[in-house]
Amino acid sequence: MGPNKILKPTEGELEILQVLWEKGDATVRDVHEELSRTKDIGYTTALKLLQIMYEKGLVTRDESAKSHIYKAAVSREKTQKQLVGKMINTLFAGSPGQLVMQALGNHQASSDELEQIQKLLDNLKKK
Amino acid sequence: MGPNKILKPTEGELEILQVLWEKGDATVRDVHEELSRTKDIGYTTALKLLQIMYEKGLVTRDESAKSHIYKAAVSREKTQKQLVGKMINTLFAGSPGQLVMQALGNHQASSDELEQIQKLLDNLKKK
DNA sequence: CCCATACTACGAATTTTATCGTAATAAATA
DNA sequence: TATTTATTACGATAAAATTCGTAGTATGGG
Repeated sequence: MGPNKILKPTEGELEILQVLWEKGDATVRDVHEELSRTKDIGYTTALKLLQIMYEKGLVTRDESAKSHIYKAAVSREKTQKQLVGKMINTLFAGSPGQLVMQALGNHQASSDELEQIQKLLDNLKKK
Repeated sequence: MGPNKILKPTEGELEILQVLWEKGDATVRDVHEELSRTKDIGYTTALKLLQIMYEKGLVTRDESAKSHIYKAAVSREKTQKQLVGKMINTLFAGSPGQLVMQALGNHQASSDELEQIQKLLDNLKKK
């Protein structure tokens, strides 16, 4: 029971979630300024998106001050898990390894990250 | 010069591309039958989607027979590269390693694949 | 207290995606 | 040859996502 529908953020909603995940919380102004750095977008457009996300339950907000303060209501990790799973299915025919190699092969990871991946890999190989 | 706009397949288009990549080529009927295995979809819906994809340049088709034969006009690899890159940016704050660990940690890869990944990793670490 | 400013709310228009019905046409078959 | 069947084309509708204008409201400075 309860409002646990599967929420699939749209493209635009993801951009906003990204901002909220980075900053922790943000006003419409904060979000709008951040989005403006990479694209042309009106203030009320950002506002409207946040309002819709609020209705959907993708964000929470504190209305006690005049400027509402928004927070992400879905975790980055959970969203990543959801979308990565979908991508593996629709784009890599169900093979996670193919995705991993695509990502590793085409995008440079730091040596720190490579070490972390190595450790995880060692663990997986043990089983 | 030339029609090299960035083509971003939609959800539904990706499902169809997946079928075309698997089969090499296919008629509308083939595609429709395949999609019907996992979802409710009308024949003319599949047809229309393929027609739209044709207009966009996502597929080519051979019209010499009554039943047109469609092929993907974009490669699986290129599409993967494009969408994985986007995902790294919008969902993993630009860090490919995070994506890799997400995928490895949450989805079981075969030991063959783990070996391949290991080799790739060794290579990357050398540099 | 009044005005300028900064917000939110709301509704409307647009664009994109998805879905399907109907008509026209060609092919197969009875 | 006449009829059924398979197929494409086209347009209409619906649903989802995006965008922004306008109006109303509160707040803070003068």
